[in-house]
Amino acid sequence: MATIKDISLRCGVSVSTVSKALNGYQDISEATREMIIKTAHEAGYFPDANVRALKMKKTYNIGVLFSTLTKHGLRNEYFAHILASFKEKAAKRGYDITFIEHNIGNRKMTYLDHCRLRNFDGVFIACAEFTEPEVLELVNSDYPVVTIDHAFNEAISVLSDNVEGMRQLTQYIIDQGHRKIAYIHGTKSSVTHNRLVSFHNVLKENGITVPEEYFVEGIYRSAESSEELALRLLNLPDPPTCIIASDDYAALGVMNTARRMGLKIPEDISVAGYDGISVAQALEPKLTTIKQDTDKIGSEAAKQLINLIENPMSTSLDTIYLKVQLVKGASVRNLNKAD
Amino acid sequence: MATIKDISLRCGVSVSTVSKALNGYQDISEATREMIIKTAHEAGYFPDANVRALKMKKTYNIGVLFSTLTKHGLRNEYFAHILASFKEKAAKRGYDITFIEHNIGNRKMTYLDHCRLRNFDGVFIACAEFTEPEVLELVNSDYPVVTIDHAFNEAISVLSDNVEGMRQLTQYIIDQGHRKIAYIHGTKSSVTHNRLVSFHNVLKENGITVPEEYFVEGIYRSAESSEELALRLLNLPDPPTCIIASDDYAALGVMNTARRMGLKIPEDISVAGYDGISVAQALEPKLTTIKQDTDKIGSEAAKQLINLIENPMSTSLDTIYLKVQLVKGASVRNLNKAD
DNA sequence: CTGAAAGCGCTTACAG
DNA sequence: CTGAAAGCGCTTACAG
Repeated sequence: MATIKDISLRCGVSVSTVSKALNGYQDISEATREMIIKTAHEAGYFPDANVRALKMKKTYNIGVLFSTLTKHGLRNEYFAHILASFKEKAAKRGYDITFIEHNIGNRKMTYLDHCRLRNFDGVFIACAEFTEPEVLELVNSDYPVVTIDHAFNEAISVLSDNVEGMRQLTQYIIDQGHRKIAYIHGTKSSVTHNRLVSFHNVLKENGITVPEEYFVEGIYRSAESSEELALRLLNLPDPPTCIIASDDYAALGVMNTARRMGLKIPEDISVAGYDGISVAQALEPKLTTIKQDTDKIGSEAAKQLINLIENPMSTSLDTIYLKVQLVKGASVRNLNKAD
Repeated sequence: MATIKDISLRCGVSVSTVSKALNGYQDISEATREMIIKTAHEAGYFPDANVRALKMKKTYNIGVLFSTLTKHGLRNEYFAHILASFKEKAAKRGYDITFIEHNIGNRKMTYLDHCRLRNFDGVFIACAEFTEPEVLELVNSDYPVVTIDHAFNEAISVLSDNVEGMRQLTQYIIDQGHRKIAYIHGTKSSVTHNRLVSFHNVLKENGITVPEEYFVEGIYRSAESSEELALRLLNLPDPPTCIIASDDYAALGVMNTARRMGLKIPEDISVAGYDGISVAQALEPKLTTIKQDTDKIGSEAAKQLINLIENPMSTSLDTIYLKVQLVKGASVRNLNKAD
């Protein structure tokens, strides 16, 4: 690799002059600047950002925490899409992104250690176990932090409006004439909690009570888990007319069970999901679901984090709720129409 | 952030001693070492890898090219899974990964420029337009390079055995008694070419000829595109009994069209895909497809790249073919049985 | 066993 | 307009 010194020797000027010419300082003659830029280009020279960071105290590199838990991480469409849009926005603003790892090679280290190792300007916690001590350590550190799907006091949080999403979905299903609505919700988390509360509230507002057995806990993203739970629900003496699954993958499981039992969707049983993954819209019938705006979540997270990095004093640690969109699809039957 | 100097002051020793103690040199007394390690730990000190790289000529950072073309990049399950497994393997071997971008902020740069900027130890081209000059520039550079799904002379390539995969799939379909087999293949690329050739060969070996109209070019990963093409195929005077789609998403499109036409799968029309994405296995009927081993592709790519980085002289620039697996599913009807 | 010194590639206040 | 010098945080050959 060519260095600044190589260029200075080739041009017969000092390294200071090369540095200044390349960085657009004004006190360099036009002729010198041109020669230096030309030479640098020919030599394929590009200043080393890591070294530069040593003086500048800024790496222009963001650490992204993306732990690969079961059914999570990059293998999950929801998170992968968020990362894609985060990455694009960050690049536009001049930042690279590097994954934060737990242990790297033989060296044991915490997430925070890894951030110190790489000297990130900020941290994006995209996907993690929020109760883990290491995650908390990171959130409570000096690093600017933005999280997804979970609100902390010490960080900016970007998340879908789950209360509103669940409200829209539930109200839509009720409006279609359903009264016996079951909910296979995900494992406990603040997201799950908010959706459950919202579901409850909408039922209450509409004067609907559903039996306890209609609430069952499944596993996010697991079609197998929801297949089994759906079987139980559909075999109840008084089965629901509609099943809301924790997410679209889980909804697929519900559909499979229904079909295996000889039930048609939505004629015999209605199904709804959550997330709005692309493949659910390629299905027949199209899945009724709530689409989370992954593009917006990712780009908003990047925007907020970079603002926090560049203007810490004028960026408040808010929780930002993003709009969701009801996708009506065709998997929920309209019971009001006689057909 | 604490620096090595802070630790040396706190401990009353020189920075040299701190450095050596922390790096496990043997010529440091046990007592000194312990005190230094303890102090460093208390101060939350972690050496800056970027600075260290300045002396060591090694960043332990791998650049990953993942350009977001249509239906590609992180939003594509196939590539996202490969990246996930690459990332895990790299971390195990002690390497971080950072995305290579085209332009970063306002600065225009080539992929190669970006690599120089970050001083990567090596480059993983996971997903890119292989004919782009910038990609070629990178492949022909001094950097150790590993690619996926495309073979270069100047780099290591890791890819599924497409000839073998297409052979297994086609032969299976023929064994089920099909003779009228259509193929909606993807746009031209070496991968597409190899699959097409293999399809042809297997037909020939089995003494089967299919009409020209059975070969149509679609768009990888596009359900919309294949929906339209399937409609055309199924409306032919002599329609196929089985349609092979370029990939699983495309197969979904074929299924949708068939159902819309009132055809049952596989009773009235058989469908097969390629890739083995997770959601295709949650469908009913389960899709007949070729599963590409994304975990293996990612980890093998990481392994090869790191070997090339660490032992350039004993790692040859081979093309590595990985086994694929026929997933029989239930979307291809057995025409031999009268049922 | 410990430390002073040189150096990695860059930036920038300062002197000329 | 140009350059010598100091310094960013670290490593390591060398001297003691």
